Amino acid sequence: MEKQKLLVIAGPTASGKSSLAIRMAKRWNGEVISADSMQVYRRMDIGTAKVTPEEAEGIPHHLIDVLEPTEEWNVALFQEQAEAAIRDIASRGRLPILCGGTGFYLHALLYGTQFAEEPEQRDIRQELEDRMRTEGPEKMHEALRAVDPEAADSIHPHNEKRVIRALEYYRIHGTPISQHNREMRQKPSPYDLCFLALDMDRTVLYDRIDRRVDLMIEQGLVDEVRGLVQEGLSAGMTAMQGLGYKEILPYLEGSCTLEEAVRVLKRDTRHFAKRQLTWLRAEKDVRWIDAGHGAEELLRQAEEQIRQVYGK
RNA sequence: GGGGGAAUUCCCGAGUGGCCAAAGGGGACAGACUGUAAAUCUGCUGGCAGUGCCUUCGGUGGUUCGAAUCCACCUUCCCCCA
Repeated sequence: MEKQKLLVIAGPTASGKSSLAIRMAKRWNGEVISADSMQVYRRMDIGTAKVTPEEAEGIPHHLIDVLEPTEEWNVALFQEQAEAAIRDIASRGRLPILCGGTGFYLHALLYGTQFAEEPEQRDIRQELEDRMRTEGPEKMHEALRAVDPEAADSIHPHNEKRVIRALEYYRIHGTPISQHNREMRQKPSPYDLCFLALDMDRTVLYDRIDRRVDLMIEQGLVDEVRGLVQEGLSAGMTAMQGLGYKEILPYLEGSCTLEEAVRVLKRDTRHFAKRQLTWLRAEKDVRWIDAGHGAEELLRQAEEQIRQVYGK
């Protein structure tokens, strides 16, 4: 059976992915699936730079606004729902276009990383987090080494989240996560991929980020965050870890000025963009496109790449 | 006009005779990443080179075996008294 065609548009934040995806969808009869860990949340519109209905120009977008900000979300859920969306779009004879900047999500979907059934085991996670607090990171890292030396070697002792996850994985499955990871790595994609990634001169990108943040403030980001706080959302919740939310929160609490919050938001967003690029650079099938020369040139390059991959 | 203080590597800022290419933070750059991922974490940041050498702490001279650190003068900035 022929592999399912899948057009992927990745790249750092503010590089112009969303509008390119929409143009591609119109051009190639497609629908967009968002690969973004924050746009899934409703009422988080400005800070996550969601496309507005006007901008979407009638192109359906999947996996946006599917959750309340209080709900849990993770890669496995994303993968499951994105796969369903791909089947759905394909069944209607249209081209699925995956668009987003969450490298981890992108990879899991594109290469079919298998996430074993994992029933809710809140108590294990809780216990591990407690131990992390009482016994300290070194002790926990040693504990990991005892059951999974390979994971211990690759996870820095300071990286508490990943140490906990590796330990949790072992507790749930009885096998080392490192072994599972090794098996998952280098799997070929089950899709007929055209994996495009946008990049541009770093200073130009950073400038675009700064302008986008200023625009978010103008559009009412502060009120958006205030509204979420009034709903009962607080720092520490997954949704509140999103850029734009975690930086505005301190301002609303009165612990910094708006100017300072904006400065930090811009900085954090630049750091994020860099991490996105780092992730993408490690992806083998990426076809880079220089997005620094305007929308028309970007479109032209993207079409050229698509023709190269899929033919006419 | 008089008195006092300060100038440090991209930035802020420690350093007051050798252990200083110079703490720490920021930024920049690079990287990792498999169920919180817009999260979490790591490395690196004068140049050249194998434990070495070279250039650097406002400038110029000096003291000293040895100076970012002491002295003199100069330049700039800040504060106080006029």
